[in-house]
Amino acid sequence: MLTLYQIRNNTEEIIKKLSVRNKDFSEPVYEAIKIDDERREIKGKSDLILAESNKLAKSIGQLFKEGKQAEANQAKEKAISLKEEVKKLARKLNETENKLLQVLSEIPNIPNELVPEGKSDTDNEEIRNGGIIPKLNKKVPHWELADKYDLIDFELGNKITGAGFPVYKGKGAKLQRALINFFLEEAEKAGFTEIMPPLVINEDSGFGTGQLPDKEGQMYQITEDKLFLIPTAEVPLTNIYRNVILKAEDFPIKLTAYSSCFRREAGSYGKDVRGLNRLHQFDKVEIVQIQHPDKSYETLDEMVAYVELLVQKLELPYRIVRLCGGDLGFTSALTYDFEVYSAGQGKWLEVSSVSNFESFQANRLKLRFKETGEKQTKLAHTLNGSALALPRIVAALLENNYTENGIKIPEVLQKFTKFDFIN
RNA sequence: GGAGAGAUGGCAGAGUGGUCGAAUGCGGCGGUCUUGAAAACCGUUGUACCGAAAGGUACCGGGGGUUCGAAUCCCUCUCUCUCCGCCA
Repeated sequence: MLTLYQIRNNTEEIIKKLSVRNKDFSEPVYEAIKIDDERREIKGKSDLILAESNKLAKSIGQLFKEGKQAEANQAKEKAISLKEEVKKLARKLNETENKLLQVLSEIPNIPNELVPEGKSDTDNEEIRNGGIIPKLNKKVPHWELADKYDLIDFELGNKITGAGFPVYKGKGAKLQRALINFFLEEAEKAGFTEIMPPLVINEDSGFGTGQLPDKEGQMYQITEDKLFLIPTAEVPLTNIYRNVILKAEDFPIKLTAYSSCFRREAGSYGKDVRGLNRLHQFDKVEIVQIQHPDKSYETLDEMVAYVELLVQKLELPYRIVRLCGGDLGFTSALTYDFEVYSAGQGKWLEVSSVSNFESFQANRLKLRFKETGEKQTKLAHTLNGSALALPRIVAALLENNYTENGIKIPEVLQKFTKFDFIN
């Protein structure tokens, strides 16, 4: 959520910058300012009456003590009429505030200057690539390899739960565990503190990171307890700092967590859902940083470099793209996506998304900090990235490393898998 | 799941209807003293909103109610503790 301060002080500039998202946001922006004007006026009036009513209440106490019953009763009547007015205003204030919140939550984050114009993912800007696309004798998609070597049983998942809940078996399961351990160990080496968060979150947390109120259809819900299965560890991780006031010297805060992620993926049926390409439950190691506003873009670059190192270590051909305005997520100011080439399918698969949210999430989270020696609080910047999501990495590893003799495990993983070949 | 107790500022802890945004202690910050430090002493120390400012308003776990007036009374939810039951 943008702050009213941002919107009121840079109105024209914000509208211009938002237009990079391929949509005109001048209407909600002006609407927000209009509603805020109303809100201020009502608040002013209401405070004035409350002040009078408070004064009156105190005087009534005094009058009773002095035994001036008649005067006290007169004052009481006046107080009652004031109270009615306040009640009306309070209701109006509440309505106005809700309306404001609604309009504000329709306005996405302001794209950074680096965000290229564009409508869809085809307009994303490739900034770097690396690795070598393997020349395979035979292109085999991972779902066939998974079946051939009995690594993943999709049918069994259907039986136990439903589509999109695969069952990993034998070396397939071990490969999962190896990747998780590899990613966590790398994150630890890079200075991230490992967290093991709850996989279930409440409404406040969902609101804090922006899943609620509008994206609730993407989460699995436990309606009886008003809880949700996490779509990513970003949610519990970032919400650790909900309603927290940090000191400037606390920065940067670097957290990592492995978690299962649960996504309903409503509305994405039939598109790229084969095998591991799109699942309802998958595993991911997430990295989160909370940083001083002056340093968040430095940190974003650092996180991109970190994820790049991971895919390099896994010897996967990759490219990094800067998302264009049309493809940029609602809450993000700048996002880099990582894609790896999965040679069996002949496709680029998105395996990581690294974003700077600036103060957009922090505003909702009420995640603030104080500059040393200053009393005033400011919003912190939050960033996160996948480092990495497992299924598509597994898909690419299986497909790219497939030879007639079996599937070769990258060297960095062998320490964790305790085997170097799947055959 | 059942019975009971509780939730107050960074922490500890007082306050059971009127000048309480809240005593006191500890901690933090500033100062005096000191070559420096400690001790002692003095001062200061929550968040948000409205306002150009003066100042005002709201907040004592969340939400609602009673009252002229609520940290204090009532309802409800959440959480914590003790006991019982169940249990990895």
